[in-house]
Amino acid sequence: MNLKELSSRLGLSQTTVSRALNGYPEVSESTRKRVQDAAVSFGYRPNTRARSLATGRSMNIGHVLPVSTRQEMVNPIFADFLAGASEAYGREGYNLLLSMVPDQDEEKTYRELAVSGTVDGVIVHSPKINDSRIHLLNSLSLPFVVHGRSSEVDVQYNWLDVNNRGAFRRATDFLIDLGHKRIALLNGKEHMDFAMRRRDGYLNALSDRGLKSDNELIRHSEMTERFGYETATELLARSDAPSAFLVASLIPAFGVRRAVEDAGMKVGRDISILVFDDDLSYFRDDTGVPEFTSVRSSVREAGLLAAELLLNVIETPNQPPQHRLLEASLVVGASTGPAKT
Amino acid sequence: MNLKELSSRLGLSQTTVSRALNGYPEVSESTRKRVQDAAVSFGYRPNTRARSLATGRSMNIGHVLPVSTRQEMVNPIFADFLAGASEAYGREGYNLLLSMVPDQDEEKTYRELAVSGTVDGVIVHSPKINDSRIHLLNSLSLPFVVHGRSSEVDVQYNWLDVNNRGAFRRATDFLIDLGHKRIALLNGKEHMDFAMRRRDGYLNALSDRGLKSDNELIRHSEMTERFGYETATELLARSDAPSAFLVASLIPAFGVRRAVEDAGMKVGRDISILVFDDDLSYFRDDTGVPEFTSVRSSVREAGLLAAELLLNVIETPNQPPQHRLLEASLVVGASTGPAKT
DNA sequence: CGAGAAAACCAAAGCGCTTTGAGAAAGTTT
DNA sequence: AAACTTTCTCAAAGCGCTTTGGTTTTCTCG
Repeated sequence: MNLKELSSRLGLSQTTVSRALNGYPEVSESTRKRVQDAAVSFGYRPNTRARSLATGRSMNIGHVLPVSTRQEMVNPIFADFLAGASEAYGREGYNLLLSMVPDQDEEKTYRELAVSGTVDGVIVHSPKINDSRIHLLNSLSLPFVVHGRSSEVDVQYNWLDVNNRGAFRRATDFLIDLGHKRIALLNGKEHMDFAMRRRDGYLNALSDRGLKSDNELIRHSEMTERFGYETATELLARSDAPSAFLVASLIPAFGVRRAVEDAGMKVGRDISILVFDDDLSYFRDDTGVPEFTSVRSSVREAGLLAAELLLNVIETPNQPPQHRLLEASLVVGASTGPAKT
Repeated sequence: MNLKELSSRLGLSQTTVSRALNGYPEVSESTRKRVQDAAVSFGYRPNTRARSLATGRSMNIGHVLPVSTRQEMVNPIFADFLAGASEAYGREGYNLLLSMVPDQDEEKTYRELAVSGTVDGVIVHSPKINDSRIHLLNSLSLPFVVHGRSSEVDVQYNWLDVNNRGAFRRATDFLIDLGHKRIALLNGKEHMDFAMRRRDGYLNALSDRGLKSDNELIRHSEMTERFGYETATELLARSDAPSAFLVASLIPAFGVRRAVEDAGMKVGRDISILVFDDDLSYFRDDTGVPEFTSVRSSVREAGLLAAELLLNVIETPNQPPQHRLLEASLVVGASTGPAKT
């Protein structure tokens, strides 16, 4: 059933039927009703391809996720982020177009999506310091919102981020208040912008409180369970082992916990762990005292808000760049305690 | 830059340029070369919307993921599955269209995707026993491949599945061989087809070896960390506590481990844990002895194969239904040991 | 060299919508 | 009742491709 057929059955022109269904005012309420009822009863849905050719809008939003080539790794936080974004798109009639590509193909993918008109906008994930994608997308004039920020970029752009620096400063302060002096930081990959901000927050807190930082205690990696386990195992074996771990994600924190227990110690008593918690649904524990003390910010919520921001940018162009900074909350759980003296 | 402009610059008709770029034989190799070079230098890419209107194919594949409404939960295994599928689509020029919708909206979503021609096919995720989507998609005549199977459905359909029954039978056998007699099963939700098959494998192994099953030891839930923790905590407190846990996913296994350790016991010595491991990239540990003994099958690989199967179904219609059964491998790790007598 | 076959190219239709620019019908004012 | 608005409806153009059904050019061979 297409427009032509539907309108001939109704004895109306395609124009009128189209307008009736799309809510234009030039059609009487009585015929609108008639048209709508007929559309429902015949199960008519406008053909997406024809519609978007006519309107010039694809009604697709692109998400290009980097997949580490060697390891074929894909960060599970994306699942929750996409769930949030998808909710926003669904409400507004947009679809989510997902491309998971090896890092080195990213630029090509963005270029193709833009030039072929496959998407009306994109969300930029995992920005690096001075990320080249921002200039690229500007030059392609494809609307975009960055999830995170990119330092050292000399142009304005739309972004939504968590206050990573603030969160890690608070987290570090909290551990220092408990008497910890040697605090390990298990951070994301070094060239990631968020990792840099987190490290800054951590370093600032240390220096403000008169503590020396130790580069040996700062580690950067993909946020895997194994990274947490191996790093903590190594650090705990040292004579100058840290008494607390500040971990950038729940997943490596599981590894740290495993290492602590393997070493015959108890989390929260012998060793403190404080994590940045993206509030992933499958790891959530909202009953009683949480296992881990954390600075927490829902990545699903971030996805929802970033998507809404992008749709807003698309639908009302020529606005000044939009920003949104989310604050993380510090939630005390069972994994932290006073440093042993 | 569109076709019209490109062809006028070349002094050729749109027909010839289109054919040159799409590899049709009716054009001389010399002009083909000339056209291709011009396309590259002008950065020409055919407009996706116009192309798919003309061809009648959207070149999109839909993935409709259910999101539990109340908890807004999204299973992280989807991230790896989608990474695999996306790889296949990228190779063949398809795009992945992702919809994450509350369970009750699923049917509506499929119907819309089909009728509006937004996708050329779909992958059906998380099939239930006697899943209504199979009949629905057949009646919409939208090509699809089910990841998993749906028992009690009386028609043929394309599917790709892991041998869940076999895997859980082997896993249970393995634990019985170690002397375990009370084995808890932490399984997926009861109406899920895969959960039923896994339970069957487990029950068959028990009865074949002359062991009684105990319904108290069989639990069904969403595969969260918390489910593992709470269930194991409760079961371990009993006088007739199990000595082994068979857990349907790595994530609740983390919870079980936590419960075991909270109870002052040691995994692999006091309590055995055997998991079904989807080989998620962020939890992978391929160095040395794995933490958990597991039956393992890569969900990323499943995504890749399911996508390839679907593209094959789309491109050569009227084939008999295609099936593919993957075997899981039993990998011995550190979490299992002989039952204490 | 000329006729027929093969190779290379083209004009125009069509995919199914939205939207422009107009016309007919109904309602309102003088 | 005529003139003017307002409301409702429509025919046709256009979105940018692919593809059908030619036509023109080049090649082959008696």
